[in-house]
Amino acid sequence: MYTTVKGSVALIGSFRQHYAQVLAAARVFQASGLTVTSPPLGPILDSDREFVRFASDPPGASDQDLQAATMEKIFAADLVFVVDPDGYIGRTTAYELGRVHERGMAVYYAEPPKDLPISVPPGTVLDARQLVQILGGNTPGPAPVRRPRVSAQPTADIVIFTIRSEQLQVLLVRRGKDPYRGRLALPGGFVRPGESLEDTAKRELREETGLSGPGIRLKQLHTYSRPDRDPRGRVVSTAFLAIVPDPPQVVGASDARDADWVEVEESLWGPNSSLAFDHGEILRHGLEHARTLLEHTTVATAFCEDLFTITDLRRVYEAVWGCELNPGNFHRKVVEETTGFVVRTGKVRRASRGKPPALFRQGPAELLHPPMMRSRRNP
Amino acid sequence: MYTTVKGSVALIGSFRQHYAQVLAAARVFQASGLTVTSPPLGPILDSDREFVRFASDPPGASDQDLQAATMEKIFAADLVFVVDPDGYIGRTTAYELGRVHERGMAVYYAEPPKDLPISVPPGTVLDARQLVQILGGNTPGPAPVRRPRVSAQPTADIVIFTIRSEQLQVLLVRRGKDPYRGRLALPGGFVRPGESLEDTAKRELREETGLSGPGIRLKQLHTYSRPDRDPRGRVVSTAFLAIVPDPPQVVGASDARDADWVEVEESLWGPNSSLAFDHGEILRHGLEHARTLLEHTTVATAFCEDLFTITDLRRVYEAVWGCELNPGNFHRKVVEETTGFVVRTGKVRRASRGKPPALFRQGPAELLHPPMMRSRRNP
DNA sequence: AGAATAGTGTCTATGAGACAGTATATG
DNA sequence: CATATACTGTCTCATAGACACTATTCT
Repeated sequence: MYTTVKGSVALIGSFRQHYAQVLAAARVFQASGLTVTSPPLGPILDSDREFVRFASDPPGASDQDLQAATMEKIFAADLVFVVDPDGYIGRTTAYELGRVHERGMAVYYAEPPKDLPISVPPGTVLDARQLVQILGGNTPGPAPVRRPRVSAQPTADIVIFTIRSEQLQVLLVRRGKDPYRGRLALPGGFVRPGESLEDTAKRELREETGLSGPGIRLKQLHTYSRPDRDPRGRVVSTAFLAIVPDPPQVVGASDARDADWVEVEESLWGPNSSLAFDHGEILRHGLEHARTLLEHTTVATAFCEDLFTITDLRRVYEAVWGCELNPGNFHRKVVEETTGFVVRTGKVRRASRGKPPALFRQGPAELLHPPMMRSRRNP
Repeated sequence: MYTTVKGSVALIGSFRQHYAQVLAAARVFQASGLTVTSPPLGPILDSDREFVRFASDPPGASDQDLQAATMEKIFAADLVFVVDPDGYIGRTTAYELGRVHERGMAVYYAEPPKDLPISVPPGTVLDARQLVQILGGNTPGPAPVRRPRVSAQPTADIVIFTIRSEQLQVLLVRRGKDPYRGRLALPGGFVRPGESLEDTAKRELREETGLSGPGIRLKQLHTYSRPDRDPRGRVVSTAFLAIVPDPPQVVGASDARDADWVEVEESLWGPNSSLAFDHGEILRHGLEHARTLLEHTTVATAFCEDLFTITDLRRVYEAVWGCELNPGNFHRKVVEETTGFVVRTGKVRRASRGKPPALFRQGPAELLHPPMMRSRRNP
């Protein structure tokens, strides 16, 4: 009986010479419950060509296109198994191995590779059945078990909220590439060498909105890691929340893609509302988080310009919480000296009719004690 | 006259067959002011071996060690020039190309590569002199193709709190391996194929404490991604918080390593308190998070057995918050019917002296409205 | 009986919310 | 002037906290 194992595996090797061994190993993996992301395991055409084609490959595609597609399928797997009878590794396989190593994926070999000076860690040369045993976690015997690890591409996605025309809006980009081409998504991107997730989020925010500097507060929310959340492979996304004042220029076009502010409720529940990947879920979490942040911290001032009136601030709360607040009570609570929420500047704004409102600036406090309570009667 | 250019370049190709061409190209680069990071350009020994050695290579090193050192030198360059007369690319060069591509470095080719199905962007096939021209800015050249990404090993680390002898304690393990061998660390481990971070955290919790099932609430806290936080490489850790009832057996020995409950304040501030990696920081965040969780949610019941008294529950709050609470007021607030925090079972506990306390069970509520306020006077 | 713990009653200070009233601008 | 907006005063109700008091057990 086979062990049942979760996960996915890609097989690489010279399909032209060793396809029988590839198929045999693939069958062992599939019988154990593993998904084989590459090769397709169908019949081979033109087995006399250097670079083999499968019946399932699109007929017009170039070798380069097919190889790029194969690379994506390899990267989508949790680990790579190299089928190299007698240690033979061809040129294309060597190239694939280079990319896979550089990505830090787990690699196992059927035989010790010959004529390629790479380091093969102990315990990574084994046959398909032994690999399944290790993956299942029940290897009897003394063999030093190296637990398979997953490597992933970390990304930072940002929920950027602003308030425009008294509505809470979120910045979304329209994807120019597959997967999810044409769908709306949160701005974000891959972590680059030397960056922390926070650095990446800051960079993306600057690229998308032009905003940067110490005034911008970025808050880490949650990390999304479902193995199948991105069809390109293991992509682990950490979501950040940014809250920015009214009309930062939309710089979207810089990245050759559309970016635009969208009303939040509409983007979540309206028609055409389904976002790419799990970004709908991330946005919902971000909204809920922003609401509680406004209760417990002074971030609401980050939605406002440098100088703002108490009514400006109240409109922020009303937009985010989606309810009306009593102007008088709000005023009294916020202006309270002891909290450090806002500080009076002495200036007034002379614009509209009515008594000219006093202008305030952000106070020193970060946390609100006691919090602004959102009554459970106006959800 | 040569153009003068700043920067560095690595040359790759079959040194055994085409070393003359490599040297010629290198001389062009050096004459233009470029640094050549690889190869060393000295005399070759053993030119009959498949994998060539330079006179400057340490004599005892293995092929694998030399190749790893070469990789580092290639990565240190600003761009890579492939010396491939007649388009010939050997196995080792194909491997290097894979790693270099995956890193997103700029690559140029002396000839269009043959027998390797990779895409060669237009304008990247040129000789050394033309490349120098492009780098000097005299001729517009193609931009570097891809942005380098990072790949990382995701891990889940768990802050497991319990209350023993009226103290808040945390489960720590003593590391058996370098780095930080012998230091205390949070339990945790690498994500395995098919797992989400939550799956990994659940598995680690089960392995360390034997606890599992729907009663255990695991809460994701924060993701730590500083590039240098783990000397082994890019390890991105997501921290989880678990809160468990009194004396779960410590199963630490199962994993051939020590595991033990440690009083929290001592582990943070006492002697021998410095934890491995950034786990001290993670533990501090976890403690702060647990404190606010107790304010806003009903998790405190998770510290207790199935049936508990109001005094048991109060001791949980006192241990986590590190302060004393008024027994009478606490009782009244918690037992309030409307909150759904606890439900009366009708039973009483007959154990100690004094009036036998009523036994309660966890109520249906997850969130507390209004929250249990921790006064800012007893921090 | 006395000690110890559980649970309740009651008073006070504080703050949220409702709403009326005052201040000061524009048209 | 009317009107709109900003701000303040005041009343009510809910609740946190302090603390005394009652209830029920064990020794």
